[in-house]
Order: sequence, then structure tokens, then C-alpha cells
Amino acid sequence: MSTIVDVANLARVSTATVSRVINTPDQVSPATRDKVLKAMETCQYRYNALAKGFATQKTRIIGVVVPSITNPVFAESTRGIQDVLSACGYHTILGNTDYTYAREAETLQVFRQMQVEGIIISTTDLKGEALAALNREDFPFVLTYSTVRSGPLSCVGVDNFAGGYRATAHLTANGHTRIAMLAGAFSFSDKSRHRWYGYRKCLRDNKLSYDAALVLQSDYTLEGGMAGLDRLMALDHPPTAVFCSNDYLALGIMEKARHLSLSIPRDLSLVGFDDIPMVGFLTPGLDTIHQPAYDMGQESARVLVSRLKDGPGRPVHKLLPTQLIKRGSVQPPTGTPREIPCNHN
Amino acid sequence: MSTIVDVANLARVSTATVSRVINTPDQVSPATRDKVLKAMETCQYRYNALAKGFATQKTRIIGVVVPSITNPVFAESTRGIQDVLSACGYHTILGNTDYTYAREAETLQVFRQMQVEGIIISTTDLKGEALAALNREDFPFVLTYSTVRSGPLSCVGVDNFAGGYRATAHLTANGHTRIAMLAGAFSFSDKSRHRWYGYRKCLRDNKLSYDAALVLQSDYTLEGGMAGLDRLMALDHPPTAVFCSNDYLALGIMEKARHLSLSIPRDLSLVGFDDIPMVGFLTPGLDTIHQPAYDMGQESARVLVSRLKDGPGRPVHKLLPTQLIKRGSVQPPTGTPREIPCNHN
DNA sequence: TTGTACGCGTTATCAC
DNA sequence: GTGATAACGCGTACAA
Repeated sequence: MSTIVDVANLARVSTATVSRVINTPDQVSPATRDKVLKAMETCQYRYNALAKGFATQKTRIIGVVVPSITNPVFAESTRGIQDVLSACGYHTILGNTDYTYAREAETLQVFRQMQVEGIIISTTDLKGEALAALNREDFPFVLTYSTVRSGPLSCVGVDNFAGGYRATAHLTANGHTRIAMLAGAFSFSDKSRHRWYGYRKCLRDNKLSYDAALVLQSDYTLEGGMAGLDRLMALDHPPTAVFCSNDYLALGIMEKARHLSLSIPRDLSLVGFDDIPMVGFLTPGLDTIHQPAYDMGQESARVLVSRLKDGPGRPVHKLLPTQLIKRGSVQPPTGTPREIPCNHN
Repeated sequence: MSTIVDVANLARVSTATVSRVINTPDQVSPATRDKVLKAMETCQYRYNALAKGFATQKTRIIGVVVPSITNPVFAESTRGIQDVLSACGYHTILGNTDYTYAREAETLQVFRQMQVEGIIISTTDLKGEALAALNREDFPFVLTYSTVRSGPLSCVGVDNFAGGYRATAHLTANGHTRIAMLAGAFSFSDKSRHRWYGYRKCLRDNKLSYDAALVLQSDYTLEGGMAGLDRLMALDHPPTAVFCSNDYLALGIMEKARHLSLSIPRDLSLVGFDDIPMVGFLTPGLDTIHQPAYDMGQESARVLVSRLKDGPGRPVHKLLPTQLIKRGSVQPPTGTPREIPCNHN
């Protein structure tokens, strides 16, 4: 593999000139420029960005950490991130943690060793040492999909509390009184926890008692959803509606409901969270809380880029709006009046 | 940021010793080792993998190029790739091309400039200069999702011809005679082209005439699927069945069919390709050709890793089996006998 | 406009 | 077991 030295020798110029031809072509006379370009051609010279990164301490690489590569919602936000970053001349490198803190810490370590210039992360442990360390060192990073509305960490996400509230309110407005929540385990998802807070608050505002038996924590998998429904339907007083803390869980429930010959929404109403593309195709379509994933990705990238440009400043907290999408997976419990006005937004 | 030089000074040893503590701890006496580790601690030393890559000309980074990050089938295969690569001590960096050759060439260039050690790519242009260049230089790379069964390029994929044949045979076996194909544009998808070859061959074997008006090329998007169905139903003799060259297109068709009040499978039978997770949740479920995406990813990574280990050898061509999954989106055209035995496998 | 010389953090090759 | 030092490819003062 040839280097600028080879090119320089061939063109009978110095390496500095070759470097200038690459980086600031106008600073070199057309004659020598052509000479150098020709030389590059003949040696099949290939630029070494690694060496540049090494020399300048700037790699133009941003690390993106997501908990799951299979959940389409993360594909969307990642697309948003990439679109903005590549427009700003940055490259993206993606790491996935499968919702485990160990892999998150490891990924973070690898990224830093690779000298990424910044990190965008959907974390599984907001209070973890890994993030604390980044923050201590003033390393540029931003949280996505989070609900943090204050504190030292920059964060772009949605109001998960409000989303959880809205989802539950949709069910209470339809006359449901036994409303379960199938949540991603709070241990790895503060988002899920905030949605649960919203759920509880909404129950309270509607004078519905909170029944801990109706709240299940689960993996974010189809199997988790399926197992969850099994447990819920085995209760003495099974719920008439379930709020799932993401669409994946809701899919698991729908699948399991089919096995149990439960009809949705007749026997069970269902609300999800995320609005991944496919839930609009189901029959019935899934009522869900839409997250603007692509926009959130874009915004996260923008926040990171300006942090990179302007240096450390006060942390940014942006919560994007969510939206309830009604498609037909919710109806009043059998034998209940149709729709009750909802004044909790 | 402290370096091994700082550590060496602090521990009163040479940089070589520090390096040994990092890479081959047994080659250094326990006493000095501890001394060095302590020094690392106190200067908050962080290893610089970039510098190592620069010094050794080995980055342990593999570039993965996919045409779409949103299509779940690529998420699956990427997961397979990552699982194998990380087990072999490689890091993965993901690039996405949105099915455009320009972005593919650019991504390839960036990856090479970053000094990736190998590339796994689902290409949009098999005959393109970008791949040819890689091959000329003996750069280690493998194609995925491809159908190439010979030639100089290593390739792990599925038999798209057989898959296309099988999908079509499923329709002819059900008595369909006007079978359309909605294909990803051949210009960017040789997979789609091979599926089309299978489609044509199957028609011929069944003595069905080939009608070019029934074959549409499209983007791999929902909108492409929707527009496609519009055009097909506007024909003088609309088809009674459609083979879609991926599930995404089939989803678009299902959505559009709903708008047109066409019932699937009563008014229109449908077969897809890929078997992305969600199509099992639809009503009716989509009949489709299952690709073992995760396995294919794993296998691609294995092929690349052994190429990396053993140096250039003869190219590998592995075609994994596909499988027809029946879920209910196909039935005989109205007023036709039920199932005709199929002897084309 | 062009050239010289050094630094970036690590590994590898010798010596000792 | 340990130390000194030359690579690795590029950017960049600074000098010419």
C-alpha cells in the first residue's frame, strides 16, 4: 500500500505538498497539483483516514448505542441520526447491547478506545458508572429515548410519563377499570418506569385503585408478551385491557390472544407504545403511542454536533411530543357504555 | 489524555514494559506489573486502539454494508454477523446505502479509508467498479444475500432462482394462471432478477404464457407496493395472484388492497419473500419464502473470518436453503378446484 | 508556493 | 525480564 511518501517521491515534491493537494488543493499551483494527482494515480495511492485520525486526534466518528437492533423503532432513530451526522461530515458506528448493562459498558469502552468523538446512546442504566464516567470526563454524548428533563446530562427523548398517562387515559375513557400494564423491566428501562408512573397517575386521577398484580415486568420480546398474557388471564379478576410499554410486547400479546381464542378488542383492549411501522398493518390495527423516532434521532445528532462544535455548555433537554394513534384495538369492555369523555391530556 | 509514556514515566519503566503489561502480562514480573497497573490507575490511562491500529496496520474492524437499515431482514442478518465477529474479536461498523450505487461506492471508500480489515456487503451492483476494485486488490470481502454460484467472488446467500420458482409454483399449484410479479428493480437488485428468472421458468414449466405487462419493477418500499397494485388492477386482465420479490412490497399490496376493498386471498393471492417477523402477525398471514437471514449473516462472517485467517484461497459459494411458509394469503382463484399437486421443487 | 522536521500513541526489534 | 528506539502515515508549524 502506497503512502504520501511514495507519491511525493514519484512526483518529486515533498510530502507536505501531497498533503496539501489532498486537504487544501487551492494552496498549491495547478502545475504541481496535476503532477501530484498523476503520481497518486500511478501508485494507486489510497488515503489513510486512520493515520489522519491518529495524527490529528480527530476521527470524525460518532458511536451510536442502541439496546436492540431488531426493534424497528431503533432502526428509524438510527436512520435519523445517520442522516444528520453524515450531512455534517461524521461517520456513524453502531453498537447494540441487547438490553444488558455489561454489553453497554463494553461497547462504550470499545467506542472510546476507537477514539470516537462523541456518543449517542439509549442507555439501559441511567445511573450506571459507565455514563457517570463519560460525564466526569466531559466526553460529548447525548441520551436518546430518555425522559430526563433536568440534570447534567443532555437528553433528547419523549415524555414517557405523559405517554403512559395518555395510553391509560385512552382505556379509562373507554370505560375500562381493570387495566393491566405489561412493562419492560424497570431494571433496564427507565423509559418503561416513567410510562408506569404515567399509568399509575392516570389510574389515581380516575379514582381507580392500583393493583400490583396487574403490573408485570418483562423482557422486551414476543415471548415476554406471550407469557405476560398467560399470567394476566390466570388471575382471579383478569384485566379487560392491557397497556404494553412497547409494541413488541403488544405483538406478543396479540399472538397469545389468538392462541387463547381471545378476540381483540372484544375480549381484551390493547394499547402499545412506539408505533413501529408494522402495527398499522395488523387486524385490528394497534392503538399505540407514537414516538417520532426518526425526528428524535435527527435531533439527538444535532444536539451532539453543536456540543462538538461549541464545546461543553449547559446540558440540553428536549422532549418531543408523542401522539395517541387509534386503530381499533380498544373498545369498551363488553356491556359498558361506549365512550366516556377524557379530560386528562 | 495520558499515554503509555506518562504511565512509563510514573512507574519508572520503559514504554515497552507498559505495552507488555497491556498485551502480554505474563511476560512481565508481578512486581513491575503491579507497579505499572497502579501508575495506569493514577494517570487515568486509556488505551488508544487507533494508535495500535496505526502501528500494527490491524484495526480488527469489519465493515458491513446493507441496502436498507429499516427492513428487518437486514437487522437479522446483521445480528448474525455481529454475533460471530464479536466472538472472533472483531468490531463491526455498519453502513447503509438506501439501494443506491453512489452511496454504496462512497461507503466502501470510507470503510477502506478507515482501514477496515474486511467487508461484508449486500451489493446493489454486482458488476460495479467498486466491487471489481476490491477484488483486483485481493481485499477480503464477501457478498451476502447474493445468488452467485461461481466466479471469483466469495458469496453467501440463498438460491433466489429456486425461491422465485417455489413461490410461483405455490401459486400455479393453487390453480392461478394470471400471476403477476412485483419485483425490486433489476437495476439495483440481482436477487430480484434471479427471483424473476425462477418465476419465468415456473410459468414455462406450467405451460403458462409469460405476459410482460404482469411484471413490474419497483422501489423496495410500501409506496412501491401500493402503486404496483394500482397498475396491476388497472390492466384489462388483472392478475389473480401476485408474487412480490420481498415482504415489504407485499405489505404495500396488502395495504392497497384494503383501500381497493379487495380481499386477500379471496380476490387476490399473495406470496412474499424474506419472511420478516411481522408477516406472521398479519391477518391473513403472508405466505412467503423464508430466508435464513440470521444464519446467513453468521455464515458470511465465518467465511470472511477464515479468509482473513488463511489468506486468499479459492472463493467460497454457499447458498442456504429457502423454505415456503404457508399462512393463508393464497387460495385458488374464485371458481377453481382447490389444490393441484405440485411437483416442481 | 514549496520543503523540512517533528509529533501523534503504540508495537516490534533489538540489545542488555 | 527489561530498556532504547525505529517504525507506522499523516498534518502542520516553521522556514525558505
